[in-house]
Amino acid sequence: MEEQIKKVLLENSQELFGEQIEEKLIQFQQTRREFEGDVTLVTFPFSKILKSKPEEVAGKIGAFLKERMASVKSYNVIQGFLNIVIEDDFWINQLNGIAKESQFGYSEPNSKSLKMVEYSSPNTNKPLHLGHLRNIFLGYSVSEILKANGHKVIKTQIINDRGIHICKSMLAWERFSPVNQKGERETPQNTGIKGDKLVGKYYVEFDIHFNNEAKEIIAQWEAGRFDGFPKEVTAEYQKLEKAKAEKSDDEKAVKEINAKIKDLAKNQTTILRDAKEMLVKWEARDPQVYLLWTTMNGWVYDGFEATYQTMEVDFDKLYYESDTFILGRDVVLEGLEKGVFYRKEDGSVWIDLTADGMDEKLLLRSDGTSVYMTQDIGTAIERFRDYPDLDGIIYTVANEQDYHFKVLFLILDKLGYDWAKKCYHLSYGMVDLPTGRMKSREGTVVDADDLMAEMIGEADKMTAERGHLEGLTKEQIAELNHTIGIGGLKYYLLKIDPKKRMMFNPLESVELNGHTAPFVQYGYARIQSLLRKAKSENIALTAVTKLETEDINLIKSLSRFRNVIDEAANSYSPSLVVNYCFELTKEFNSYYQSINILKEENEALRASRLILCENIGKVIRLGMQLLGIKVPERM
RNA sequence: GGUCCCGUAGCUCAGCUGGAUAGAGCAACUGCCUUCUAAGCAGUAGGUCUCUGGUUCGAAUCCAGACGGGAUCACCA
Repeated sequence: MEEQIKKVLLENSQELFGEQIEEKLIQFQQTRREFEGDVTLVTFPFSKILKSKPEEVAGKIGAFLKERMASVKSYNVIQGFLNIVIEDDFWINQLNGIAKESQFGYSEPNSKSLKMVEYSSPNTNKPLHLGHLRNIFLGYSVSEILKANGHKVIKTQIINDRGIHICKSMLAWERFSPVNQKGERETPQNTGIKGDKLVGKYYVEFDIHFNNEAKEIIAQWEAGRFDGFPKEVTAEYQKLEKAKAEKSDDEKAVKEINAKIKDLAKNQTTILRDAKEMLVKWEARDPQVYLLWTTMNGWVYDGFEATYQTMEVDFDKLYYESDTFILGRDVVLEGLEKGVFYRKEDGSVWIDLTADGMDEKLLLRSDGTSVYMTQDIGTAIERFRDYPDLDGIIYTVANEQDYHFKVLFLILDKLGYDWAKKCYHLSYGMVDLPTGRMKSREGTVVDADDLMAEMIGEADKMTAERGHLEGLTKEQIAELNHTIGIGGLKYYLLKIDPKKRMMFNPLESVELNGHTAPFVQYGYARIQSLLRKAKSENIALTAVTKLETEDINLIKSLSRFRNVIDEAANSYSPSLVVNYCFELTKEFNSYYQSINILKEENEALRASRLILCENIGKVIRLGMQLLGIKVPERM
């Protein structure tokens, strides 16, 4: 509608304004509820060029539109705002159009370019936690939104399956895992512990032994025993001790020095040396180490897979760091020849980004090995090779890595890859607990599996208390609780603008009233209940013929859906979809409370309203689908 | 210290391509189930949009500065 009005104004600009006006002067906004009208034109910009009062201009435009456009029913002017009222028939036609499209609001599938969305990308030494949940739900939802917007999408993740961290778990398992009567060490099979949790347990176990050993070393040093330690280390320690004594009144400085001493001691532990040795063996493909590595990673993948299934998310393509960590090296060496990078005397390779307002960044260590940045360069290039028609990668990664991605994209650009500017860092804020930031050392990490189980449990309680469960089997009830619990969690994490840091309040997150998934799901279930009854009463839902103001207001809301998807896709922001679903449902609930639908005596109106409800339900379902949230037929 | 992000009701958040009287949810208080699912609806109360300047007919929104919070600046990932 707005487009039509804009067109008419532009085409008749000479006649109306005496000159050709710029398109951007035509500004629409939603008509505020307290005024009559469907579309509002802001007329201040015109009054400026016409040098007359906004009210006069508004009146002139209003009269003109009413005369020229059949679908303009009337208009009113309030303080320079032209509120335009559209004919009911226009809206009735809109609804009939919406009803015909089973995927209303979505664009033609695969009508736009191919995008890759990366999300999750966990380490294989720790189970997934709350931070991953925000990441995963976001990445999945953005993928669905891009698809609905017409893009072809590849969901991917890079699995951080190699490095010192996984060696730590491996070593701890080999060394500290108890042996049962059959002579086996702990496995997911013989303990019943989920694979990722078991490996995580040994990562923690490593850390305990690691810290203890470091403490013992410090105790030895403090007692003045330095036999068996390299001279440099002894010297460094003594230097630090001396510095500490000098700054004994500066608490902060002492703390810093103590941390340095601890790092120094940690580097002298045999357990770390052994883990590093294991990494060297892994890189040399030592068969025994490799077997242990594949076994333990296998456990982790089984564990992650179970978690992803509970989350109802998936991936189209996996990248493993063990395959990609060597990539990028050659590219960096090429870049070195081209002069993009430079080499320091010790052999390390760097890029100088100071001209771009950034620092110098290391790309290859002096021993020739890669760092994270090098790998990311390689992986990005690999992906564009794997998918030649790829039109950009969206990296779902927390905002602590804003700088990293800024540098990555800049380097790719400097290397001459023109697709670099199509890469986007979907940066999201940290999830805080009421007690502050999650810290693994303080045991405040919220485990993903535990949290999901808790949400489902809470849904279970509420469903038993107030659900409409007549005729549902146990399995169906379990499915319903899953839908409500997981839906609630997704909704809670997605409703906030991704860019912003958010507070996760465990008590509030299991809440099922207000701005929550169950609120929306309940609205949907109510609609389905109406439709079931209509069906059992054999009411034919053929076409929309007659509607009243209250109904038409809802059609206006429905017709916004396509724009919401566009905006959400352009800004990679599922929260826009969440808020839309909430507002639509709220509007429906209010309508439902005050209007007769099934009980409406006028048959044409009753059928029209049922079709309206059916389509509200459809849009709620399609909207929630973009968030990865299911809707129940009854609850 | 440099760079980046954030600051809106008691709490959690919308609104930010400048436009009408700044909105929701939670918490508090009042009503509404013999009537289509009360996980709901209607209402009351709650604001110096951190502060100070600037641009503008018009600023929560744009610009500058201050204050407060966070992130980041590793031969870690």
